Amino acid sequence: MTIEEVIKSTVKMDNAKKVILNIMYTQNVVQDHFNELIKPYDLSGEQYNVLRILRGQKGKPANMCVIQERMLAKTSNTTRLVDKLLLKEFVTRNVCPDNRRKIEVLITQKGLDVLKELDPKVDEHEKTFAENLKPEELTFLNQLLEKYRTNK
Amino acid sequence: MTIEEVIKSTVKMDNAKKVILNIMYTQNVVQDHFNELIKPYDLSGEQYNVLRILRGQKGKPANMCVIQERMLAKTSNTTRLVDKLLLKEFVTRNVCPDNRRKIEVLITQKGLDVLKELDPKVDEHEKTFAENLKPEELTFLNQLLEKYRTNK
DNA sequence: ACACAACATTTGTATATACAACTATTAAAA
DNA sequence: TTTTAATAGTTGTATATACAAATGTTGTGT
Repeated sequence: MTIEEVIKSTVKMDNAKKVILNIMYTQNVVQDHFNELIKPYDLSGEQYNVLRILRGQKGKPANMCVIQERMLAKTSNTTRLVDKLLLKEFVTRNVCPDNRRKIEVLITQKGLDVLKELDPKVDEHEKTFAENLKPEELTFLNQLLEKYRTNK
Repeated sequence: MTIEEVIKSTVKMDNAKKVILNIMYTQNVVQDHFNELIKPYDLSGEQYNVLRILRGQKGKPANMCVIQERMLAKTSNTTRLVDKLLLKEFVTRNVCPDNRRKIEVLITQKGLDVLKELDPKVDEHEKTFAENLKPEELTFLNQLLEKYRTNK
């Protein structure tokens, strides 16, 4: 389905506009699909994202600002995101002894368990879309998106 | 900047994962840029989108469900979106005489004026990104994104 | 040591979004 | 004609997000 069909556009659009709409819409479709996947786990997309970042730390605690800078949506409110994860006991939160301005956030075993349970589903989610393209097309799509963002 | 650099990933990702992250992140970058653009006009991205749809109707009124299906984010609450536009006098809202379940939404001259003022800025916004790619790359990017969404 | 800037995080507030429940109207079935 | 179902839109509620202001801590300059 072309982007024009999706938004039932009456007028012809140039490629610059089409690309923007395609990116916005594709993100939407992917996100909706992902939200369905994690809904039973009582996690939002951003909460999952934070857990993933914490797991990537491999036991090393992460401060709020480290989490922030590794998230895709840089504007999210990390404090409240971590709050939610704390309530579900997926993370711990402690003041950093070396620098009391900082907070050390760590993923718990319970958090690791839920990620492990999600891993195959997330892989499948990623593959469902990726399967539509040949390996070299995937590579090229990555290159094009990265080039598209140049200097932004 | 590659997506791995953006999220400061420590582990190697496969292309399926990279593409998803690239799409999510690119959408984020584009959206942030767009939000900057419309901020002085006291419009949210979705509000702008609704106005664009209404202009596309060329004088024909649109019902709520027509607006809904033409929006990118299908889950938005159209009622409250139109409420906001009504407060700013960018649209009118009337019960449809033929079918009193339906609502007829029309863009006002004031709404058309604000869109007209925004048009060149939006064009520039789209071009800023599009310029990073050659025309044939833009076309290909569109094709890849559309193919990537197949059956979703 | 004191003032002041920089840093890290939190909180307040307004707005946006997601999703289900609800209301009103019209269409279809019995 | 009454009941039921389908359609169109609205409202309630909980959560999420955006952005600015506030808090507490550390570092720097005098």
